[in-house]
Amino acid sequence: MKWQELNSERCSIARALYVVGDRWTILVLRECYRGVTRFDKFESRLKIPRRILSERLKKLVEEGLLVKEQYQNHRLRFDYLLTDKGWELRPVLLSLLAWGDKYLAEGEPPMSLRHEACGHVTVPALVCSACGEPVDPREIKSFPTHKAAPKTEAG
Amino acid sequence: MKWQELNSERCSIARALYVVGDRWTILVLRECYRGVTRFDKFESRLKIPRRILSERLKKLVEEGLLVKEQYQNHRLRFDYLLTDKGWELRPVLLSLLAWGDKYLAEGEPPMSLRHEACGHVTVPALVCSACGEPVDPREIKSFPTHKAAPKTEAG
DNA sequence: CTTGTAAGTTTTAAAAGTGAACTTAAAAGT
DNA sequence: ACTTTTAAGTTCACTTTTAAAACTTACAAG
Repeated sequence: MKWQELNSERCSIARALYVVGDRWTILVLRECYRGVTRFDKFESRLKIPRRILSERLKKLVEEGLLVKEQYQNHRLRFDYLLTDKGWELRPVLLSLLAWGDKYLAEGEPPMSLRHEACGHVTVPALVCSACGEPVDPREIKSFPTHKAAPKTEAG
Repeated sequence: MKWQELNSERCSIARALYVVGDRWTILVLRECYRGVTRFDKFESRLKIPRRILSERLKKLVEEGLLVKEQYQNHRLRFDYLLTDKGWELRPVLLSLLAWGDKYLAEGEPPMSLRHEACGHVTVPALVCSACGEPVDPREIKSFPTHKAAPKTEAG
């Protein structure tokens, strides 16, 4: 399977991977969430080859996660700004962070999160939209949308 | 930056990407969550090159997300089974699924999720561990763990 | 003793990534 | 007026990774 083909799969995970399924793209988004908006800042913080950075930013703009805005109209300088679509991918990174903090960090994780709305340090976690209870990953079953009787199929 | 180096970064996102930061690994995990446990099943469902599958399974075992168990002791046949560490990565895939369903699906998503604990169809979402409210991705700020005064730094 | 199946490994070609040097365009220094 | 600097890329030569197909090993059944 070629990577182009991912984009035409039915599964939303496969389609999402077509857009953000490589490491550099995720790291670029991480920097976006940290407030980075400019080419040279991405470059110096990530030590990413310029060609790769250029490609990834272009793709993120094409896919609508970022918009490119000239911020001084007499100079060729640009801001890459998150759209709603870009912001809404953040739960993926937050989940990845929580997992990494739990299983991969040596000692205490270097960064903590605060929920600005309530002012407290937070570790966001998934809850069920129906019952509001925390989700145990073993207790989620996926099934074809239009068939009442689910097998052991997938999300 | 080489990919090996990701593993020695402080950031848990970078470290997590070292383990699961490529598309095939995510797709292999997707199949695990769907109940797939055997080499040939992964192969036929994903149309993944055998060498890549072999490598990815090996890495997932090394990193402790899967365990390899011989299930007939007189034949060389194996089950790849999720560990807790593997199961707990599922929120990442569930978040990716939710995002893909919202922004990339054509019409209705092909798969739905049910929360076995409550019996209802569900779209898991992040809530704040402190206040219990749904998390707006723009309202999470990250800051260095041991410094009281956070800048615009990052999760 | 040939065929089938599970779980790989090897091989070769194509694609993607890397690092350094080059480009463009305007602005600021001397 | 010229040189340097900064931002944002692009181009080029080289290395690594991936893809698709063929080959291997181990055992079992017919």
